[in-house]
Amino acid sequence: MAVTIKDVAKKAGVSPSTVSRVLSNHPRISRETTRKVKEIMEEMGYHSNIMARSLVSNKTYTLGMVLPRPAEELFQNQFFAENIRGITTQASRNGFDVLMTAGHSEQDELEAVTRLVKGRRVDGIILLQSRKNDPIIVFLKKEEFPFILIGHYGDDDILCVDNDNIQASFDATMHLISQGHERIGFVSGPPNLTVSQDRLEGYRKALAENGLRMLSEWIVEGEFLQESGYRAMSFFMNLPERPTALVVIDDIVTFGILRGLTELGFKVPQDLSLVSFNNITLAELSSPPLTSIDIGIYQLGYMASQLLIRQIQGDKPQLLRTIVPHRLFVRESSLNLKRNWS
Amino acid sequence: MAVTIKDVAKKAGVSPSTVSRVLSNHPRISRETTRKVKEIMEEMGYHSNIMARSLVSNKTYTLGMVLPRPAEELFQNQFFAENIRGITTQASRNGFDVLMTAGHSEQDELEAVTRLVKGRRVDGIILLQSRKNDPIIVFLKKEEFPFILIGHYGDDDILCVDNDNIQASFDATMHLISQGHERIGFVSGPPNLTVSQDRLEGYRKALAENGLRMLSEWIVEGEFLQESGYRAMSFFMNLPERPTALVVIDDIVTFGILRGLTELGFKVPQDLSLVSFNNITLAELSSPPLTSIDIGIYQLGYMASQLLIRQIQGDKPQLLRTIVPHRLFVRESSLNLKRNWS
DNA sequence: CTGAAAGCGCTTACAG
DNA sequence: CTGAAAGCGCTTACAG
Repeated sequence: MAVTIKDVAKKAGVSPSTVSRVLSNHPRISRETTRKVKEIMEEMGYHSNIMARSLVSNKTYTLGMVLPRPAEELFQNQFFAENIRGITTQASRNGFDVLMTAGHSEQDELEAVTRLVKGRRVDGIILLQSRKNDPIIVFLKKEEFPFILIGHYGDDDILCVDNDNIQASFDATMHLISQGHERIGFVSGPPNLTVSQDRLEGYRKALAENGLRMLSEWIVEGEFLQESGYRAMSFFMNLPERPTALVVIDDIVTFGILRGLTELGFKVPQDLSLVSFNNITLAELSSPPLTSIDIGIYQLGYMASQLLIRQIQGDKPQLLRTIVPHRLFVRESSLNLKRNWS
Repeated sequence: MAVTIKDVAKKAGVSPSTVSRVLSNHPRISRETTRKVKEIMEEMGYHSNIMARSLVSNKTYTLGMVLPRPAEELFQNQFFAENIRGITTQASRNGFDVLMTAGHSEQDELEAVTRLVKGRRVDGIILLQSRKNDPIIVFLKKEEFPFILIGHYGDDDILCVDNDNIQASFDATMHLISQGHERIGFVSGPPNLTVSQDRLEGYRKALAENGLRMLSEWIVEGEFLQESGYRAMSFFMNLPERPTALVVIDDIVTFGILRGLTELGFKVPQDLSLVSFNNITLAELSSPPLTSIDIGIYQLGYMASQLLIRQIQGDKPQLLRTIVPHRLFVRESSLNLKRNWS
């Protein structure tokens, strides 16, 4: 069996209480005792049993996270790895681990969260996505359990870290307008995600402020998948009056659009200019390189971890909503070369 | 406070022991009692405290995993998300969660694993990478703690799930040979990773079996980064006698090569044919599309989870080393078009 | 089929 | 500065 606090106590000639106090750096233990106990712990290879400690202290030093479902797979492949790295790195720095669980349906996910929360398995939950009327959020609020959302949830007063997606999308659209475009389309993601809604709003705002036409047929909804881009592309290119530029919800979707355009013999940016979001590594490498808005994925994760841990430790957050800044990277896919569309 | 087994017992008019037995589906409990207790658990919103349960049963139903360090970042971004999804999905199906921790140095990583193992925080460990003389593996073997390696570790008798990377690389090289190439180079990864060594070996074997020349200057080592590809490319293209085709350790590295070639005005596959590994989503989308060997990343994770859980549950594995099959996807980057190199 | 009791490895008032 | 004792929420022989 593993070495316990008792074994150490016996060998050191002190009580288990004392060993426990040494472990938690209790102030009223003599230097000499501390030194001796630590030496013996080292010698015996003692490691405190986390389950036991957590049972009595009611703290787990663990953050919980639910893996998004496969539907969002491609989007997540890019987003997710960076995000997780941010979350886990910051958690580790603060002595926290990250527990992942997966659900195959919305119901599964809720059950998984319930198990983690009610089973006192984690001290807080990080949500990677925000849907409309998310039952998980409803549950966590009801339980008053610490959690943080990457994204936001209506105007609700919950702790979250987010981009200003309205502004980001406004910026993306303005960039196209500044390149001389007047017919600009929008390729959106699943309409129940707040990120889709916000970016659509920013796009609309930019068009409105510039007195540009806003046709409903220039807005297409889809998934975070290449196929969605491909489909949107063929829809747009068959319109009698087609847009000359698109704002696209995600780089992956843009890759689908690009592929379709290449197959049909269209050129980017000459026939269609493109701006998208997320600035994944490969945005820069595609041909042409993609103009994309970097949303600071790593930082989103990092901040989420940080703020949640503070909340767990009882700090009152100054702001409920933390904004991670975005930045537009202009590349060839949106540069005003010789245009075919004039 | 949360509802405990005692609360349920009191309300149901039975002893805590009985409630516990209902919880674990003990066979000798009457239907009637079971029904009643379950009803009350439901009614009170009871969820068993995982820490307490795990303290006494000495089982955590958790698999541990150490996040690879940032050095391998880009490689991992692609690999990792798929892999984790495989691991977590299969773990969840079996009632296990996955605990992640991060280390910033080899020393950190070892400490993290020690903490998980000695602190009885997890029932088994999944290692995502195999280095030469990995101290973590040495530690786990010494502790006789259940673990599984994605990859392999020399010829050691440890549980692992792996590709046949020698054969895969042999296949990749043979494909180039079948396209008429005689001067074939190899862009490798970090030399201390077994995956680098195996793929190099497969490449050499194919050249040897076909009596092709094997110049040491046609082999370049690097990281799983675009920059490595870029550098390898400029090295190769400045050789007096340069290869006409390359086998490349990873798609990301190939993207770097592609970018460099494009900048210099070279064409793929005409000036240089390319085959690489991993077949990430974007391999298909690059221009030209990349020929790549799919190594079944999701399946690697899935199998690892499955086999580790079996091991934890005491099943003797039939085979220590499980091979996930690979498959070559031939695309334009290696097709024999009009060649410039003849 | 069910209960009382001991115990998993730790923490923490209470007392000295 | 340190120890004895109670207790965190559960499981599991032992006894009936």
